[in-house]
Amino acid sequence: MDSAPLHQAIARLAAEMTAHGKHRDDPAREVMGLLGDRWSTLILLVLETGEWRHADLRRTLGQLSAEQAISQRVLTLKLRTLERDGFVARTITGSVPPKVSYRLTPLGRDLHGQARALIDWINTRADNIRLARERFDATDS
Amino acid sequence: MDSAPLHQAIARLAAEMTAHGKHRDDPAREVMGLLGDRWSTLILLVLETGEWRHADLRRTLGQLSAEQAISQRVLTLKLRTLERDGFVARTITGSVPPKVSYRLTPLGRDLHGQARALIDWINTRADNIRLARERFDATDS
DNA sequence: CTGCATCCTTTTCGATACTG
DNA sequence: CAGTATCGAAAAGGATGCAG
Repeated sequence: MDSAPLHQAIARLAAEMTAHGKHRDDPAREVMGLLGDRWSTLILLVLETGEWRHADLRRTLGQLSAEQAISQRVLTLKLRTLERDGFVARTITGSVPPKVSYRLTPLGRDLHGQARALIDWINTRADNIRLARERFDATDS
Repeated sequence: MDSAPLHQAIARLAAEMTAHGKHRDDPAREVMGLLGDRWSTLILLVLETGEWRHADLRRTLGQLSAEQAISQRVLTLKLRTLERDGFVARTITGSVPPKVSYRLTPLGRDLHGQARALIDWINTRADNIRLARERFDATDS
């Protein structure tokens, strides 16, 4: 009884999925995972303002974050991932001491704009969401 | 030398941040984290097609995923989170055996549409991203 | 200054068994 | 069938020390 519309829905979804993703190295899944982590969107926000060196970027992220600062290790990891996907460009100009600058690529600026649209949508619904949470937490405790 | 434009950028960013988020229970960060996890966007995609029971939803997610199926435990957790934020509605109609149905709320449908836009943007750039990765992985190996 | 290696903690997820 | 509890594996993140 339930299986007829159910199978139809599955078939439709399966077709839609196999159209792009579903197979190994799915950029959509991975980039969404990146944007969903603790720091990447904030990194994009800061890099949007220009070129930054590792240490300055780290300090600024710490000031912008409500929680504790990003560790040096994780900042390097996140920047590497963003660079690998083509969202961030890294340039080395000195060597002792090293001077390394990070900036957004055009693709990175575009990504930031797209992500921003979603984040802004969420922010304008933030009160809705908070209210829903209070209702949920109060209902069956 | 660097600090003048640097401070200016920081001030601008700090103002922008404290305008909404930055403080505890930031829905934007949390919802982005949700969308970035392994299953939530896929759950939204399936629920977009109508009303689903827990077991059917679980089976379908397994078929749509390239990797292994979602565990029962995690599906319950994800659905609870989505319900708590007001994106998913849960209705119980039976009790022995229980019959529980999940569907999107209007807010949930809207969220799915917004997230979809970002995912589609990424998908249309998937080849760009893959190419950037190959270049990066080849360069200094 | 930047990056890496190492170690440790926290979080997330999967497997299994059990209850109503 | 839906949900929970418990356990263990894996991943993400943080702290520290060291090298170029």
